[in-house]
Amino acid sequence: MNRRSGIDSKSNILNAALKIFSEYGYRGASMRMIAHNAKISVGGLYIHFKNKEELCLTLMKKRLGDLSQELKKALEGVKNPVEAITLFITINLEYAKRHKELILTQSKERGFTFGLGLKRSFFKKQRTLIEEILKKGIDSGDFSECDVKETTKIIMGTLRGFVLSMVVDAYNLFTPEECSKLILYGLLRRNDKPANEKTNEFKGRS
Amino acid sequence: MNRRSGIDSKSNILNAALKIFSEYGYRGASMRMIAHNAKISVGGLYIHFKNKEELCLTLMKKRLGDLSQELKKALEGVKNPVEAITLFITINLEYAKRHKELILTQSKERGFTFGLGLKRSFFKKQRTLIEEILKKGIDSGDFSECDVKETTKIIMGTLRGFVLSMVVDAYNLFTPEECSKLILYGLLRRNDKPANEKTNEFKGRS
Amino acid sequence: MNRRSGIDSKSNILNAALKIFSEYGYRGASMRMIAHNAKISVGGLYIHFKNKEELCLTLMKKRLGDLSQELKKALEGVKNPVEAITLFITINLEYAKRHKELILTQSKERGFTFGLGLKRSFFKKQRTLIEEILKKGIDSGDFSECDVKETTKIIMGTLRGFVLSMVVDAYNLFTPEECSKLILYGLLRRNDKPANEKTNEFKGRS
Amino acid sequence: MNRRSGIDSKSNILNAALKIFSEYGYRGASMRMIAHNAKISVGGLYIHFKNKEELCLTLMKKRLGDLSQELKKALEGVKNPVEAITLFITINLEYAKRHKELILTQSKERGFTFGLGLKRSFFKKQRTLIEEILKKGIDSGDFSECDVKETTKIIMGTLRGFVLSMVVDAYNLFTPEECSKLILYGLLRRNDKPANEKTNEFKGRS
DNA sequence: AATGAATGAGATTTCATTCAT
DNA sequence: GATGAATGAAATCTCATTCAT
Repeated sequence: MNRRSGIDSKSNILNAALKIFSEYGYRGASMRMIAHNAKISVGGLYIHFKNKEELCLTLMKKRLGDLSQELKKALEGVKNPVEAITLFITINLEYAKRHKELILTQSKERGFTFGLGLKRSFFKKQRTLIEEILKKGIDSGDFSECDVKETTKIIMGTLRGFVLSMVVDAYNLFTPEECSKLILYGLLRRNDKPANEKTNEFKGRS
Repeated sequence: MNRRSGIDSKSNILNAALKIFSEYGYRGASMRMIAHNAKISVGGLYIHFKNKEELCLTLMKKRLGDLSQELKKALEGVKNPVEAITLFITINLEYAKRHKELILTQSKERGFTFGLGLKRSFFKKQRTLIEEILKKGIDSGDFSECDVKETTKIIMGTLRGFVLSMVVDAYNLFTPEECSKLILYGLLRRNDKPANEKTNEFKGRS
Repeated sequence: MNRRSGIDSKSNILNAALKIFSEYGYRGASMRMIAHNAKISVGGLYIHFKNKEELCLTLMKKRLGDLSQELKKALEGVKNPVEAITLFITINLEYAKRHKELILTQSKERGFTFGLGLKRSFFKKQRTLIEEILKKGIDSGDFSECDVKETTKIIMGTLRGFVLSMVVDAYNLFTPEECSKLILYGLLRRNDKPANEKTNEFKGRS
Repeated sequence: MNRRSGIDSKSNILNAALKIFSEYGYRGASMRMIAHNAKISVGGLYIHFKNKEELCLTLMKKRLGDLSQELKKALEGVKNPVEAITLFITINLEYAKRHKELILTQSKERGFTFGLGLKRSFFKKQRTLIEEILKKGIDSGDFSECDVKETTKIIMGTLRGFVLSMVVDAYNLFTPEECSKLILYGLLRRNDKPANEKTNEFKGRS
């Protein structure tokens, strides 16, 4: 009914699409549902997006970009590597909790997993971020010596695991704090600690 | 075609369904594809299963049952709790790797998440299993004192994370061994260790 | 409603498709129209044909095959090359008049003219047929010496022209006889004729 | 963009429409494509033309008018009827080759064949043109006596055939010269000729 | 006059499910 | 039990046309 500007419409559609894709998954979400949610006609969607795939892709790009941005901003002034890792984990988990969304979308339509490249490049960026934090932490003496690449992989995997677990199983097993502790625990130097103070912080581990 | 017995037909269909659901997801898989793969007619499917949902449900039940069975058998004679946890993790990951499948299926058809109850009860069983191992390990002195419930939750979550990470991202970030080490490391008593032997097993931590 | 055998249905659909495509062209014909005409559901069409394009292609193949068959049969016992050419032309025109149809279909969907190969190979067959008749006619002395290839091209082009003219313009400008005369006239030897008898057969060309 | 005068805009649109209609046919061409090609907005098209049909009709009118004009101009000073017929044919074929276009458009939208009347009247004009040339040629003794109406019909049909053949089949079977020869050959008086000179001009005939 | 977002009707296509054979 | 043609609803997508700006 009321004519919107192109940009308004686009972001309006993206919001609706996010809601619907998140709730029903890529195949479960229909263009009709998205259009309805965006209070637009179905045909209208196709003015702004070539097809369902492109709509979904745009959405993913935007989300991953947003998260990247958020991470970058948050980590900007942080010097302490422990704090940095904690922030990194917390922001990732908070973001996932806030949006519970396109994290899965792994449709095999037409034999090709679209959006894969997008994710890959995003994960690569994240890996680099962690590697840098780790290196600084080792240099500063906050973290013990370790194979940076390998450790990064493990941190990423564990974090990814928590995120997925949260989204797929809809269990709230972990608070970001708990998750941070699990990961940080091993990274922290323990040689000089009285071995009871910090350890006790984290039940279930030693 | 050669006539099969009812039971043969059923398991034949289930095998086909597993293959197709695994590859294309619940919505991406069509009854036609499953029938074709099972070398049976489309109508034939409906003789053995009320509908697509029931077929999928039966499949999930069977899969979870199989895994339960496998776990039970493997853990039967095992006394050492460290070995038990390692086995538990390894079998879970190997199973997931072997089947890369119904792990996701979270379709919201007609507004209701089917299969959820199934999963819940399976996870409960698994939780009980771990709890028992933990208790034994604590009693035997292999594991340090800890909140059993909480620790179980963390182990489950981390494992679940690794499984999902493997299935969704199609990365092979972790070998079952690495995963086991990550989880076990914290569970093992460390008070009496010279701090170099066992610790060094696991790079990137300590 | 009443279940038909697969073969019945297929030819039933092809008949309907012929009618609709002929009348409305490839783009003008809708699957709905074809389904309606075939007294079948729209979805039913897709049991027998992968898509609109394949349906149209099958139809063209069948038509060109039919005409080939008819020509072959008709020319089988014919020795006299004049009669052969006359038959060739007459059958082509009669066929076109009878079916007024897929002769045009030159859709440029997705940037590629489908059915082109089909037509090309059909025209090649026709060319060979004419060339053989011409050769025999020259050998027997019925036709004057001429460049067989070139003459074939001209005959084909003129005939094709008449066919198209008939179909596109919906004028009945020519009877097959008139068309035959136009083409034959030049082919016939005239050196020994009194030059007035046969010539007068064909008004406007004395 | 730079504002055009109304007339400029109109002819600009017509040029774009010609290009698009020619390449994709009436149904295959979309208003969006035409607008894009004309570097104008979709709405802009509707300022100058009531709808798609009218745009197409206008285009056809213009084209047929152009051709009429060209023919008229070319034939103006020509006295020799042989030359006149040759010109007539050549211009027609050249024009068709240059534009490969609306010649087919035979859409039956909403059950009514638009543009038919337009074509009919154009063909009528052309017929008159040929008839006049023929009459002059007979009077001057260049052409043999013949039924003018009938001969005109055959010339028109053959020419039309060549044009269609060229457009539809996208074969370049004929040069305008060959086509002219085919048609002219029969029209020329032959009673006084040595019967070898002119005859030999045209291979495959005589 | 000009724009281009929006509409709404209709096109092609897919698919779980049914049912005559 | 078994088949697979048929259905009908719904999905994705297209497009001539309109209209607020």
